Amino acid sequence: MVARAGLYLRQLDAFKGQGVHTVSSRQLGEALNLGDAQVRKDLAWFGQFGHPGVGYDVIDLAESLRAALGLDRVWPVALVGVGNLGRALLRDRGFSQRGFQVECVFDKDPRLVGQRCEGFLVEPVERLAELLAARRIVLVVLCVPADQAQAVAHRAVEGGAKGILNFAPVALSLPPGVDVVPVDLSIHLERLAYHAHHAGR
Amino acid sequence: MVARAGLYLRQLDAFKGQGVHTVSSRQLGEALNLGDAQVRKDLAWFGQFGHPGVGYDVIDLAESLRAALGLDRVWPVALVGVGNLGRALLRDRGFSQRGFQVECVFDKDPRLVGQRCEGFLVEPVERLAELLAARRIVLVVLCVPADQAQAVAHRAVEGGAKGILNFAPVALSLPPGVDVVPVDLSIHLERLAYHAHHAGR
DNA sequence: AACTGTGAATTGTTTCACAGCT
DNA sequence: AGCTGTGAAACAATTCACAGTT
Repeated sequence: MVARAGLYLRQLDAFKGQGVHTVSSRQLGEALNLGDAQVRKDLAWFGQFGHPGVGYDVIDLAESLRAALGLDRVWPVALVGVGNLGRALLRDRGFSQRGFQVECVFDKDPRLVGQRCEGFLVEPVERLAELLAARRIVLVVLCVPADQAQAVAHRAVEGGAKGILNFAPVALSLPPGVDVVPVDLSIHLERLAYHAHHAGR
Repeated sequence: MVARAGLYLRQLDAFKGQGVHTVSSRQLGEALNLGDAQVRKDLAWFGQFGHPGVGYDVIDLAESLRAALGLDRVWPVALVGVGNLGRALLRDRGFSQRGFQVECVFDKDPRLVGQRCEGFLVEPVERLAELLAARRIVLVVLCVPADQAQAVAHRAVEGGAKGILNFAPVALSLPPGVDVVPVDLSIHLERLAYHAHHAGR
């Protein structure tokens, strides 16, 4: 449900860009394929932002949501694993646009360590815990192979990581208090294949 | 719940690789951080595969799941948008390892169309519907910018697409029967930031 | 003794529907 | 009239707990 808050925020930014000043829960819902009641419930979770008979003030609501989500500041992020996916994410502007700034980059491969990659100096993964702690980085993007993910995640937690975006196709076991979002592309495709498979026959 | 079936399958393959012949719901659950009851409920959904007092036969169960999920064959996939992310996915072995084979690649940019990209001939996005239909491709990976995603998805559906893996940060509105999995990396990071934000203080 | 399959109980989420505000 | 905020109802997912099987 916090996940949807991010969607609202982005849609509000879009409305703002179009010069819209006020939106109703119905409009917001239509743009995101959600019911109006759902939108209201979700937003009410963070506080009372709406004006009966009018709707929500786009700018106000966006600001309030941003504050509630902790997005009214830039979050430093570490990225581990400079393979295909890691490099693509470094090149991508998507993260920085939404207030996430890659601060350090790590890899295991000694041929990459010490090199610059997409403008970032690649650090040895051995220094992961040390540098996370020193720079107070709590968010980690994990793009390492499956067989290394658990070990690297453990190092990250030692360095104080609180949230891990895990692209490796394995389930991570980590202490409570550490949040893991698995991003498992094959699993998603398998879901789609399942539905396609059971659709036509 | 179908999503978890893919996880079971992968874990079973891992067990098979380790030479394990039989697993209990508890073991399977431990490997994936799930309760044993959940594992049993999920598996029971596909049929009765277990042997009371013994557990599940790793090879049998994997095969049954694969068949139930429609993964006992290779699925052709189209990829649209050869930007950073698209190229990274083309280079990645992850999809093909799990039985998904990229069959055509599309882009809008005339400078890319006609070129080879990671070994794939880039087709113009105008031919998307035509080629999907001709090659009976129903799964589409969408890596185009947000402002083009809806239009491209529409073309894909015209060509017969049944499942879309959408990396663009917008909600797609598509006819019922078409399945969309949004993969929204910033939203995930925002969720992590929220938890980190509300953890320590 | 070990383990499955599954009803029943619990917990969580979404939808409904309406009182109350502007 | 139009819209919010929210209890109550419906629905879905998870967990419990145990009868039944090997």
